[in-house]
Amino acid sequence: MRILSQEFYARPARLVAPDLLGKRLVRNYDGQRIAGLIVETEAYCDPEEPDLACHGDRTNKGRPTPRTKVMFGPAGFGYVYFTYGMHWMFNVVTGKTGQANAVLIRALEPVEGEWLIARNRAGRERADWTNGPAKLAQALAIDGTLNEVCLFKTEGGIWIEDQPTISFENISTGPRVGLGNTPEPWISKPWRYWLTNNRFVSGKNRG
DNA sequence: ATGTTGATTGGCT
DNA sequence: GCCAATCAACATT
Repeated sequence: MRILSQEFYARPARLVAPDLLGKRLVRNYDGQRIAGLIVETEAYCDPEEPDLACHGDRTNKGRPTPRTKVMFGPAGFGYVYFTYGMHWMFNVVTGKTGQANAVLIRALEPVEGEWLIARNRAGRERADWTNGPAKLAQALAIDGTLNEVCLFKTEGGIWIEDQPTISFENISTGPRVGLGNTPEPWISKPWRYWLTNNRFVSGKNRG
């Protein structure tokens, strides 16, 4: 078992996002492990070109705000934010310090601590436990207390473990989800990555 | 100080 | 397919 290092994260989001597919997101939940294999991600803010869909670019003229400041910090930390009045989103900060680079974790395939996930997602079918960004946050008991958590050590209670690399042939790409008001060209950028035909990818996008 | 929006989900039609 | 839920951050005044 090897925990992904800070160096792994300290690359552009568009490289880290596909590389995270297949990796194991682990949560220490009262001493018990809850874990899932990452099956869907989205990249926000390529350092090579601005990304108007990225929280770091779309507010405050691209300068940090209390919510987004962690995105501008060093790679390998969690960016957790609250939206729609009820949902938490879990991102990993990537890229260079000073750049608002991050990858949204959108879906997991449950592999450890499934009885705990079942409890956190009470009443839902296994297929609906972690097939969406807010769903996996609830499944792993992720909330705002994990904002700015260090992901390359275990002390913060959440980290990502290395797994065999996924061949590019098994990775699909497409536009990101839920961008609403974001202008072109960003709304159409194919910066979402998922494991082709995986049952736990969000929505209907599995092809 | 007030208004708008949102990197979603789940329930209903 | 459509829409309400629910509120913090952000934009505007």
